[in-house]
Amino acid sequence: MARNYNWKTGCDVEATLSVIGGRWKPVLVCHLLEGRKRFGELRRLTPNATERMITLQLRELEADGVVSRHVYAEVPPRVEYELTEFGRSLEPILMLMQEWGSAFKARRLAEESKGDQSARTA
Amino acid sequence: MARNYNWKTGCDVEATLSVIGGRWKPVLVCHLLEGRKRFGELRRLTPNATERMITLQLRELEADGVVSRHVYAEVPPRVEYELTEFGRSLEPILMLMQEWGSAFKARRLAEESKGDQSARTA
DNA sequence: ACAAGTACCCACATTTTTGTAAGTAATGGA
DNA sequence: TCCATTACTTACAAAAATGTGGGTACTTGT
Repeated sequence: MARNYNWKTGCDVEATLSVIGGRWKPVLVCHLLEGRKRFGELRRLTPNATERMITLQLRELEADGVVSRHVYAEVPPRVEYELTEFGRSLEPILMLMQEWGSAFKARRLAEESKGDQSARTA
Repeated sequence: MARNYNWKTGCDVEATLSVIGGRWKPVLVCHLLEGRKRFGELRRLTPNATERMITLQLRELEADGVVSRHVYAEVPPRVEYELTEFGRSLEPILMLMQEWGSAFKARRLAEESKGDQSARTA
């Protein structure tokens, strides 16, 4: 129930948000598009998120059938996360978000180096 | 600074979220893909959001250059919102989210009518 | 004997987000 | 004269999300 999005009464976009609307969900799913990864890898790939947040978001994604969790009975522990088929159906969206973000970043960085010496760190 | 997403240090997907990561932003942008709309229309189209939320989200979208705001000096007031060119560059993402959400809804509703008579209202 | 390593969990504090209710301005219509 | 209308704003309250710091288990390597 990420932020009480309501897929039933809301529009189609809201339905999508009910699945990937969480703070770090799109980022995690995106990383998992490259393949099964263990927890520590996801941590390294998502440095702006705390360990706790990653755990929580993965739990919700699991509950929604987007990722599956594979636990190995080893010490030290090893847990791997993988997109389900359902999760993989999100791939086109994430790919577009990645592309758009890449272009956005480039644009912003260009703007920054151009007109603006002062601190517009936002 | 919606939810302190950091487009600089984060991955490309996070950069995108820094623009449309807000609670109602994707929904609003999606509605605006159909064309310029006044505030009241957006309200009707987004019944799960409060008036206040719509205002706040629109303000952030405006600050990020995604929408433009047109105020008419009339009484009662009339204000229209419209995607900027930059905002329109988000169209492919929103369209995919809409499609995916539509399929998701259909799937969920089907599951519901099938196996499950009891109240799984989630 | 002891530290390192992994993937967590827990309690608690703080921050952020969201909702609620009320108020505003100026005009046209009853 | 008074009300309805529209797109807000503001203050306050409640709820949700997020961060912090600590702890755990069990084995391997030193």
